[in-house]
Amino acid sequence: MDSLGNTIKKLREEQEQPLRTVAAYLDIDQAILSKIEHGHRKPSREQVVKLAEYFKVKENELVIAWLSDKLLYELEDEDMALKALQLAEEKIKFQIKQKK
Amino acid sequence: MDSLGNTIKKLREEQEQPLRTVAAYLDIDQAILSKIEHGHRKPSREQVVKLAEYFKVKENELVIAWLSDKLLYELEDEDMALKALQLAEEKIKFQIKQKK
DNA sequence: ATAGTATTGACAAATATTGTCAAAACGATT
DNA sequence: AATCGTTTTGACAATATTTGTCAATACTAT
Repeated sequence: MDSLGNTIKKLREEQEQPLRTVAAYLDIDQAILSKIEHGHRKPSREQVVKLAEYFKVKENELVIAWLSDKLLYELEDEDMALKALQLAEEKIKFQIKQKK
Repeated sequence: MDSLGNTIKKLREEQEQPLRTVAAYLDIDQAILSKIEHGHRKPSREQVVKLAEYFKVKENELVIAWLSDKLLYELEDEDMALKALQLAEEKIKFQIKQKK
């Protein structure tokens, strides 16, 4: 159960790339990438897409991980987090049903 | 399946209060409350708590509705929304398990 | 038509986000 | 233990977003 930052760090280490290189690919300072890996900064969607591209992993999987991380971030340490997620899920399902 | 704004509007109308009065209670301009009701602005947690207090409804229910709305807002129209929610749910459950 | 209420948009102030830079900390090698 | 490459951290500036006010406009009922 990894955070997105963790996943990115693992990928980078597996592929034996320094922060510098990957950060250059994303066109940001390595400091930010370091912070992203540690969860001190949130990457943008574009950055996540680029990372998937760079590491040659499925874009969708990384984007989903990114989205879910954003959600957790929003929920902070609310103890109603789980209920909120479940309600949101119902609402989304409802929306989808309406649309089609 | 009401949005939070809708819920608030209904409560306000049931209790026959003008925007002005409720907004004053929240200490904001009525314009904002109007926008909140229409989903053009997101209320703060504090405002939601005050609204629950004002309308005499369960604080938790309103806060959960507010949180779930925030989540939907984050997800915008991502078509991976549902998967992201489900992953977030797993992560939260995992977190809770770790904690206790 | 008027009065009370609601909605909207332009704007300013406050706050948060996103990045750069430079210094410090870490790790492996020699 | 000195050095080199890498990572982590914090202070800072630029930018973007959020949050509210205000005033004009629209709506509703009498």
